[in-house]
Amino acid sequence: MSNQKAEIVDVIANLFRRRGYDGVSLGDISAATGLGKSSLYHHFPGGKEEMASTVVEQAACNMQDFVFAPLQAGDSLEAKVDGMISSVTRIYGGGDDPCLLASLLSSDENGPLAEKAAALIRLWAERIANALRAEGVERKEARKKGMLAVALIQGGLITSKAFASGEPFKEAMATARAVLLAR
Amino acid sequence: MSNQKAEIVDVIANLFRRRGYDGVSLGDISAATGLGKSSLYHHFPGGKEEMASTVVEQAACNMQDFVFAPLQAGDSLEAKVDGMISSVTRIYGGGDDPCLLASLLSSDENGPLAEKAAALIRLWAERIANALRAEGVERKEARKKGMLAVALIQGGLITSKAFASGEPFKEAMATARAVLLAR
DNA sequence: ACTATTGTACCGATCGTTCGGTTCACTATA
DNA sequence: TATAGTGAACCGAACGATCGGTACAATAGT
Repeated sequence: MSNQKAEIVDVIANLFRRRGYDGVSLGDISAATGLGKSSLYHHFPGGKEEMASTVVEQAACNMQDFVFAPLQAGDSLEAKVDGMISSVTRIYGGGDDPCLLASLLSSDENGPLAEKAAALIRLWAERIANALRAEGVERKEARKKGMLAVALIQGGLITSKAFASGEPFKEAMATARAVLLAR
Repeated sequence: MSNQKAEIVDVIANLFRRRGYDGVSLGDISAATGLGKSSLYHHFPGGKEEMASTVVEQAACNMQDFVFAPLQAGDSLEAKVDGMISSVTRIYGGGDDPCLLASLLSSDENGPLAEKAAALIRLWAERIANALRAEGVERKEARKKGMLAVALIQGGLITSKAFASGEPFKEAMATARAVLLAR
């Protein structure tokens, strides 16, 4: 994907994650990107749905580079967990920015977009579980903790939005850290 | 509110919490309730927005009756927490049903609906914190734990949707219980 | 000259909303 | 008791606006 197109996709991603799939119109996307409708259809022949699925694919790449990678690269479990939490905190603006995956997961209900987002969330939990298992955590417990950490991240984002403050998210991150590092 | 109208509101609530505000059309509401569009405007002169805000008001009443009440009624802190978790688990179908407040919170972005939903979520965390304080938990810690419990509930719902399984939600509830009851 | 990219104008469908009008139970008056 | 009137509840049809999407000529870059 070219840099220029990646920028366009990024702009569209910011729309979707703030307002959900149904809350964003082609007019919105046209205005935000500065491209006319026909230009958008040149880049995304599949229309709005292709725009959204491309956005999810880019999100998958970003997740791999900034969230999953630290989980494998750190020296200790503590370093891995802190690396992920640090990246996650940056990605979500300290709790101020909503999660694209969560937005699309609830917007599209049972469409293919929701399934793509769901798969990425499941992968996230699995990657965390793998990092724990690599440090000797038992299989089932690692799986549970992986799901729990993702739940704390997502729930932290929701409560932070409700409180219009990054505090709940930071608390949730601290708890996630404690859960993942507990022996 | 009459029983008949309460039933209508309940049907509309189930639409909104599954598909969000923008994902539900008046045609959907008309079909689901069996009322013509114009009849809907007889009951809700303010249109779609009044329908949604009425739905939130009903949700507030349900929260009071089924979630906040157990937090004040139980004999011990354990009984209070278990009472809330039991109600919450029932309300959300063991993790299968999405949360209306979370749906409207992300759908409407900065509209009045989102603020109503946000206020209710904040109230939820506050009610939990109050129950903890009544049992001697220090003020700031009670506040943190209240936010944390709500985050675990909301995050558990999201992960359960992603996994298409009630397991993550149940794990999140167990963790919330442990957090709230920890000395 | 050729291809990639864009703006303009437009399409049918659907959006939330409103209009005109019907039904029917209830009430006041003769 | 008979009748005229009232208002709540409901409906189908249609409104203007906007939706996602398309056709096509013009432009830009090579």
